[in-house]
Amino acid sequence: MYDHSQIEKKWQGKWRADKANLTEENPAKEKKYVLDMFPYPSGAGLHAGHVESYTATDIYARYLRAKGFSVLHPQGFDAFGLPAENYAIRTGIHPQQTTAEAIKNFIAQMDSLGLSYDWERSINTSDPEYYKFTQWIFLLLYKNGLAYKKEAKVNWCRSCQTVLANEQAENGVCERCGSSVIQKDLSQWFFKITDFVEDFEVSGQKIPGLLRGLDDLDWPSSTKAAQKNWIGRSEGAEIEFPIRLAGEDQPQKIKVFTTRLDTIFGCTYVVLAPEHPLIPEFSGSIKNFQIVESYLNEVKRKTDLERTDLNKDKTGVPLSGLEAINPFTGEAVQVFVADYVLGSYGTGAVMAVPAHDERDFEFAKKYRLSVKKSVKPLVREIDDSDDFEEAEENFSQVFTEDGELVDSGKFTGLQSVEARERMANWLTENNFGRRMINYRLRDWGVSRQRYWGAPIPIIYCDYCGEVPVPESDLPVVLPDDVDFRPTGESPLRYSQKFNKVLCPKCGKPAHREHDTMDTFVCSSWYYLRYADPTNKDLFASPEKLQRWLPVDLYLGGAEHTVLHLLYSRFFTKVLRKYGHLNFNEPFLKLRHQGTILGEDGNKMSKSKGNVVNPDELIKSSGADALRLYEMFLGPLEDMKPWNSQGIIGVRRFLEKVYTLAFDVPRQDDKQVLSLLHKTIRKVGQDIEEFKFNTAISAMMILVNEISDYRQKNKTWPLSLENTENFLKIFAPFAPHLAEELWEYLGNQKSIFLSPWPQFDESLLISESVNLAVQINGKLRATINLDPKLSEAEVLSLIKEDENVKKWLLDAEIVKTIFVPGRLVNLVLKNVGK
RNA sequence: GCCGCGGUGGCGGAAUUGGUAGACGCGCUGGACUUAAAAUCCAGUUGUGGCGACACAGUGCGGGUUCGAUUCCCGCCCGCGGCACCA
Repeated sequence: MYDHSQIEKKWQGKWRADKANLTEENPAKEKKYVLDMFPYPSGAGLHAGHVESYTATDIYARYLRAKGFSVLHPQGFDAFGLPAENYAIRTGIHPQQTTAEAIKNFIAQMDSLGLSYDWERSINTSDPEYYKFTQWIFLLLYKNGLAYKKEAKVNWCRSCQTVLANEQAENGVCERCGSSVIQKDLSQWFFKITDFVEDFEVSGQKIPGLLRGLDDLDWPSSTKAAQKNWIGRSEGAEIEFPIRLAGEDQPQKIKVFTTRLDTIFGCTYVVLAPEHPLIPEFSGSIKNFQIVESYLNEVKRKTDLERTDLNKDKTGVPLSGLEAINPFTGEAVQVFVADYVLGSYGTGAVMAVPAHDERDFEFAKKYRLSVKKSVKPLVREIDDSDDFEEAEENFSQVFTEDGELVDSGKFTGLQSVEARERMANWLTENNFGRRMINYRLRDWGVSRQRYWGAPIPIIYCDYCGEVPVPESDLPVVLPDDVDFRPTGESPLRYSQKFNKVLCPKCGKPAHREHDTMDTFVCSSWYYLRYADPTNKDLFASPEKLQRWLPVDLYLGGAEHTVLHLLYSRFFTKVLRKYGHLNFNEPFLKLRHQGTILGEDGNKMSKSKGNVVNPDELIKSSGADALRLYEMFLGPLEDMKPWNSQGIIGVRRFLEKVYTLAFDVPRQDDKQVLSLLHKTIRKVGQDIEEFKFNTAISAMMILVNEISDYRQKNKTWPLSLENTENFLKIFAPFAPHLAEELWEYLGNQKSIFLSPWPQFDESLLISESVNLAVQINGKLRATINLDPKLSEAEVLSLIKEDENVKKWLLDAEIVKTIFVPGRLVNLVLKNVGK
């Protein structure tokens, strides 16, 4: 009987006692760093998705160790964050305590899955020994002008009483609680991530920035695309429109950004965002300022969700008396304020070209503003009249594509691409603007008005102002005398202990920054710490970093596609720039595990009652069965539904393996041996490509073959050595059972200390193959023959076949295609009369 | 709207990258064992027709290239994910 719990407990205990999973420090071996995205230690414990990705990296890590690499395969905990604090607010239990309990539970669960993590290297971001270096990195950024404080409109969640990053307030809705987000002015810390979008230089060497660096990475194309999208680089020009107010020229100018400089002769008005600083500046002289002001107030009351609703009508009001002069035409056009223009992008102002921009057209239509065409569609070389008519028709509406310039002064007749070039030159030469690149990416706001995070290491002194905490005073430790009830300010503000501090510069009483850092800051560098997790002086020593970094394989959920991965890359580049690292990208190869859906095809959720509990399955079917099942479910990266019946299949497979290996006598059978070697090759290839489902399938085929053989011949068709070879390829998938059978076969040392088996090329060649015989491309027969036969020999054999013969009657063979060992295709004329 | 990914039996999914479509597993049908059931084992399982050997159709839809297309090309439809008034 295959008693999984007995076997699994036995080996988990033994591995722990033997410290079997410690990282091997052998400089003679090549290193591999296999990393999981570390979990947030929630009270709910592991879910099916954790099991999927951790099993995948475990198989990969075990495989690499067997292939002779020194493998770093650690696991840790992203322990700061809102849920623990919210729980504390509800229950009064300190986050430290709930987090510690959750971590203990997580480790026990991971051990019960047989995951080969080196726990001696584990980290916890809420540990002062860890966040000391999170603070150190903050200071590094600060000292280099990359961390700065500014009064900024931030996304504020009334319900969570905190500031949210843009990314956490998608569509104006709080990521955590779902309530709508409002804008609030607060003094906030920002990291200058925008400084690292483009390439930069380190001692004369050009280092790829966040954008170009993507090209060198083995990442999913969707993830690269999402990052590119998020950075949102657009090339264009900044144009300065001189201003006239009530007929009089003003010293100020309106700067606009455009990617379509070629359409400027069609500009019929200019629009300012409601946040634009020129509006208050001209408040006294704009005739209808009362109306303008009430419009601005109206906009302020809108949530982000309302303001960005694409379906609503565009609104705006003219700034009466204010005119902007188009530098190309000298023409004065009206200026509007409208909230379809964003204050946060470009210059906060646009030139409106209703003939060639959908949004401007919509606005112009509503307010009956003039529409002036300045680009016409190109007549195609091969004149497709339908297309042409369509293009003409479009032209009467909005034509947003590139084309040929019309009514554009000396630029008339040029094509858009060339026109943009020449017009940009003209702008520069005449001092009306310049070429300009704009990004969608904003600097990263990292302040949080929360307790359960890493304190920002800054002190405010009445005499010296903003003073960084000296490195020797790190860490700035979170106090425990706090009240968690949300007040809209960080609970740290009211801690006596925390705030009693002297200015490091002048020694007079001062107070601390009481905001904490976004948890994404803590998780942006943790992969570096695993290289040297107990170092007291440095985040990691240069030697250890040299040894282990960068990460060779990083596996985790696609939900971190943009934020975590971009921030981590940013930190790596900052540390690279200031000499703390010598590589450019942290994660060379990235894969995402696909979401495992509930049995009903919906996302697993408590409310739907379709959540799978790994603990129960480990108990009922075993850790090996659960591991195997999740890997067999389908390709790692696909989204796939759970099927509670499915685990039966892999459980049967494990039972078959368990009973089979006890059979004697053992002797190699030629056919089975050949299949074993094919399987060794297939499993190795599949692991390297993360195709675990087909690797398992290949092992099932082998075991079925052995099982059939044994039933017929009452002997075991593999020698002891080859039986062991099978166990070696089986071991990464089902480590407990493999170790048990390995021991049964008489081995003293763990199977995980033995090398991956080699396959023998000569054994891969079969003695006979099923050759497909096609007639006019259709399969008509299959013939079993020696793959080494020549074309002529094969053809004469085929012509003897009854099924083939009847098709050859009254027909002439026009052509023969011969693919050795695969197929023959006869092309016939006059088939069947 | 833009970017990325996908569409194959009742279900999860295979297919050496242009060469026997449906491997492997679940489920289902029939049989063996059993007083019976479970478990296990054996056989079958894309659809239609035929007792059968076989034949025809078939990888979202419509075309194309090719001796041969799930795979390549053109045009659509549908689904999923990301971004979205970014000028």
